Amino acid sequence: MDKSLPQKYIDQAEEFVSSTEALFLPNGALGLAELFHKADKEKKTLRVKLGIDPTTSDLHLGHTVCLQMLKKFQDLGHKPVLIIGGFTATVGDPSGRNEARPPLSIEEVKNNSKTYLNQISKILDLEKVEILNNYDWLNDLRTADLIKLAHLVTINQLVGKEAFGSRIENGQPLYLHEVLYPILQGYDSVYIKADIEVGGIDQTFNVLFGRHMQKHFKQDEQLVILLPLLIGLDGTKKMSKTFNNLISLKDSPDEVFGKAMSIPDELIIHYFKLVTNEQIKQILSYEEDMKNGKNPRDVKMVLAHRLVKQLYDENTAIKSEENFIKQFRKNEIPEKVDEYILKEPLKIIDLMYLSKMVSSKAEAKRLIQGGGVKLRSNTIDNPNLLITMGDKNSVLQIGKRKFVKII
RNA sequence: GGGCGGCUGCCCGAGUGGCUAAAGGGGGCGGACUGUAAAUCCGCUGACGUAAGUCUACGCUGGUUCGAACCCAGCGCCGCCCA
Repeated sequence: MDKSLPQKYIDQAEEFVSSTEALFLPNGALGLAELFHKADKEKKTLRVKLGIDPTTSDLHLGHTVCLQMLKKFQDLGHKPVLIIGGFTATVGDPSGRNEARPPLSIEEVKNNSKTYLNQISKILDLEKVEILNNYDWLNDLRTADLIKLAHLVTINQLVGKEAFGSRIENGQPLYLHEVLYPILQGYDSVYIKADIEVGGIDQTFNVLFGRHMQKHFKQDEQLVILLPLLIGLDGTKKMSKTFNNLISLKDSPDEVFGKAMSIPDELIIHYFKLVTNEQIKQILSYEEDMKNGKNPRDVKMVLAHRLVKQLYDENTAIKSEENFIKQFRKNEIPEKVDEYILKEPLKIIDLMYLSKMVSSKAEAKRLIQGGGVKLRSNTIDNPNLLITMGDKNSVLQIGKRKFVKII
């Protein structure tokens, strides 16, 4: 170990490593400590790169894992550099995929980028973030230059990648453009002179490749921080839209709180580490508490509270917590529920359908037959029950969490 | 270009002329129990209709048949083998 490295930097780096489950390459915490030391000595701020391909219109908690990491750096006074993959998204990142990702149009990218930044501002102070679009430099890359850069990768390396290798083995198509992707992403690191790049573990190859490219361009190689993928609400698969196991950044405070409460106990610490900026000391004490018999539910309440606070604010978090206790522990009807204006007497299944609580009348009927529908807290068993004007101001409940007030 | 095999509901997968809205599993939803946890148990899982029933659905198009997911032909996509 470098004896001249002050303990302060080591401690700082340790906090990063232990509180996030992240992988730091090369040299783990020590590598980061050295970088901190160097930055201080040279009085420069570290440029911390995160590339985002705006492939969907809304973000979920899984996307915030890397953002939280950037925030930690931002809080220390370093510079997050956000790269919107305006160009790369139109290529399609093949990482972690067993089939080619459909490329996006420029239009889609533009629209998505807007909503992304909006949502990212919930986590990061955008005033202190450098935001770039790789369209601006990649679009002008000349063919000759690209070919030259292609000298830096071998097909052998790429085939070593899990997804590529298995696709070749299974005879599934692997397109040339997918192979080019890492070059583009690596070139971004060169272009912005990144000191650090943050990415998901599924980005390992791409992110490490950035180091390779920087070396070629005689730059200092970026430190690489690889974060685990956030497990979704179901406790098994990674959080993603396709598995419908996510907390969206657009979810209402009550939804965020409720969904957080529904995660399996085993995920509590995982969530604390990945999507809150809680100190490691605190996290470990939660873990200890649970081992000593504390009801995991109560720790989960703290987590849920934290998440709402991060995405909204403290007062909103307090309110959500109260609402949650009322609704689920005391079985009260929430204060704010959707309303449906009753203009004429309707059969209950029609009402459920028209108020969009269910997607078909058949579904409404099934729910009633299954005993999942209540009117004024009484279970309904007749799908043809007529709701009349006299039922105004009553609340109709479906399952545990869907309510509509008839007005 | 040739030979063979596949394509079924959200996913996997059985079905090879009527008993098939299509077995079984997974997932999802609802209920019981709980802590909106896990485990367990029960029910539901195409749409419309009070119902009888009607419509839509087994890659696509057309045909045979009283009747087709199932048989025939053409097309498309995927796989395997040969050139």
